[in-house]
Amino acid sequence: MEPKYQPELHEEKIYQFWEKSNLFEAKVDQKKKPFSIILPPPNANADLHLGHAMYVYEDIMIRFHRLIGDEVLWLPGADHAGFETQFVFEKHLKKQGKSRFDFDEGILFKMIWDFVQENRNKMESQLRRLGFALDWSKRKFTLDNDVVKIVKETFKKLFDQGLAYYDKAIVNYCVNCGTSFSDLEVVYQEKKGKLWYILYPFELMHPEKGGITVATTRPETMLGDMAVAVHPKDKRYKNLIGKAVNLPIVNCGIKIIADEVVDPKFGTGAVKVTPAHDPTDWEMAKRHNLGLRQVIDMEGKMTILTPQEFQGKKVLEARELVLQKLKELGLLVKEENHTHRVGTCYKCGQVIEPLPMENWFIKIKPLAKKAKELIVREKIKIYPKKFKKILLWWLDHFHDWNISRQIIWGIKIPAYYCNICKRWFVSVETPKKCPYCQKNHFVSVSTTFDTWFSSAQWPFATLMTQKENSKFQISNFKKEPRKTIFEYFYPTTVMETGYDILPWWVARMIMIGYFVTKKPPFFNVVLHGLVRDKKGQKMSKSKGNVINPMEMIDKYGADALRLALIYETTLGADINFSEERIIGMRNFINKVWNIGRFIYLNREFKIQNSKFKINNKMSLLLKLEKEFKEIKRKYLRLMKNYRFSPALVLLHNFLWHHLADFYIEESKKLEENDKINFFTRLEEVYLNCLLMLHPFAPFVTEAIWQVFKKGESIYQQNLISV
RNA sequence: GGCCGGUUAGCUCAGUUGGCAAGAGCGCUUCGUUCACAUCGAAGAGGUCGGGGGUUCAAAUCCCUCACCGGCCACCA
Repeated sequence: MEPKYQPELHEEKIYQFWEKSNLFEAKVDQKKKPFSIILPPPNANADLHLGHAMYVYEDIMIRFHRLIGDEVLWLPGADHAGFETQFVFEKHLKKQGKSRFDFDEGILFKMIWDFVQENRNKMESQLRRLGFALDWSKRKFTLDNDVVKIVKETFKKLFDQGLAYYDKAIVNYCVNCGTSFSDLEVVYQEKKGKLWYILYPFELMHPEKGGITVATTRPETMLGDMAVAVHPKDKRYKNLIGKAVNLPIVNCGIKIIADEVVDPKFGTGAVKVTPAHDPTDWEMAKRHNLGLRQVIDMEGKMTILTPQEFQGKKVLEARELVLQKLKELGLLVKEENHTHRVGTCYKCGQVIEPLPMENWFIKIKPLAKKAKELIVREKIKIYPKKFKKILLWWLDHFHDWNISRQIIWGIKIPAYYCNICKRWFVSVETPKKCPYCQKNHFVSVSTTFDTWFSSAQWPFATLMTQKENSKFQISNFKKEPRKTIFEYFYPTTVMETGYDILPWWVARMIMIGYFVTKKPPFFNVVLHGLVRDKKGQKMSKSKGNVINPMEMIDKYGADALRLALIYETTLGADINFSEERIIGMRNFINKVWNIGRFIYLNREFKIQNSKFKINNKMSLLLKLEKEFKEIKRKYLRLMKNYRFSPALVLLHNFLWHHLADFYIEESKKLEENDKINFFTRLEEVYLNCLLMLHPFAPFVTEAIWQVFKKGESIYQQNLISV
């Protein structure tokens, strides 16, 4: 053993050894308890970042459960990450002075495919460098044919039960990215703006005869107004309800209506109603049969339904023009400063334009109801528990889920519209005829699924699509039912991921997972926090505070990085990360190595002096025995409750400050016979500590174990039986 | 406006059934080390555990309240 632990000499070799020996390959074994985790599939469009290194939590669980004798499965995969990837790829194109419009769809798809394959391989080798005990024989990709088929089948099932529907509605549309989004992709930002008060007169030529004044932050949308609304109990306007006013510039009459959603305290208490460009107004228009006039198009420009001078103008230009016109007409009553929240695209930051559009939606209410039951009745447990409340809140507040994306990278929505029957049908395979009229006059849609629609199916889709042959290990008791990988490992034991994707992913997996399999997709949800920089700021390229996990591994080894992410942290809380933390853990790992080295050197000495009296009652030995027993008991309890950080602190403290600083120092003072005696037991205690540490620091513990046990792997050991 | 966190040593943070004399990492001071490890050891400085009130034999830990910081969410145009 070298005097210093040098991770670069061991890590790659060890991982190759694990992988070559198929140690991570899970099998069906009826005699054992299954323990399964599906790795949240990283996006196959970029390198791993520190957030991905947090999956070390999963590796700890997997290796720990392997250690206590469970049959473990940790299944890796990659996400095609639809819109995200297309966005990244377009940036690449832009650097080359090109855009997506320079290629036809098929070629573009193929280009992105190749780009993703390359990234995927890179990403997977990075997962290996982190030491993750993933079963590579079962790896899946969200665009694997068999997965795609399942995704489409799920959609068909939703459609058949009336839970997927096609509808024209106001959706969040980014005119820059050219696609619609679900509510979750909209980021609201505080912006300083103006609130304009506009008079809608009774008589166009005689504003002095009065009218009704409305307040708005978006005057340009008045061109699409269909009514003015007031609160039904508002005394100021009660006698005006039902009367008509003139819509300036457009020069037409619109009605004053009464609706509960109007807040009498805001502005003038009268609100302009623009059904085509505001979701609240859209709903109001439905209630009052108002109809709509779309004045903004998909490119963010004014449509031909506006007066000619506005047509083709961008929204902000149109706004200025409208204000100018109103001023000329003497109808702009006043303007005041106003801070309000504006919806922006989570990716490009552009203001989201609410537009009426036809999209596919998932009806959430019935799905959410079932999901809630699973959580409330603790069929699914959430760790840490504060997220239970948050998850339930979400399940109560989801709107219907817009799953259409107007992009090419993804799974095509397998929906077809029959021009004869005038209705939609869904077909998993490419259809030859309409199922209703048996003719072939139908068209398909060119939109793809929201990538989360496929991720929502990941736990069951990955397991259902496993090749079953030769993976069985039939138990000795032949009467046991023969089970498939899916039956054996589903529902999975744990879903571990960052709390930031709770509504995007976790909630949807529960809803869709239960819908398809009638079982929860997992029994436990464990949520980790975000990795921030030393000062608690978000890591970002622009701030230059990003720590690259691979660089850290090069410098200090994977074990040090892993421990630094766990040591003295709180599950579910963000962690402030720094290189210093890794250095501290690198030192600890070297300490562990050197304790081993010391024991190993003394072992030679022991063998040379093999004649010694047995003395098991030495006080130092008894003290050690007692303390170790206590440590092991605490460790097991903590690990079973997902309390990994305290378990690691416990081991750290015991190994360094008790075993090394106290017991080893004391042992040096012993007489020779006692010394030999003591070291015999000390070695056993130490090896047990290595086992307990192994889930956290797999490489160094394996390296030492192989020295002590002449090439045997620590991964296959059983903690209880040692 | 709703909800959820946080406030403990100079810095970053642990401290879950309330109880041994308040901890760790990094930093700092002094000393030591041919004999496993300087990626080391020994000793030490440094904290009114945000303020106030309450429950208790006992509270950093439970309850109430206030202050400050942070996060997530919401159709007030």
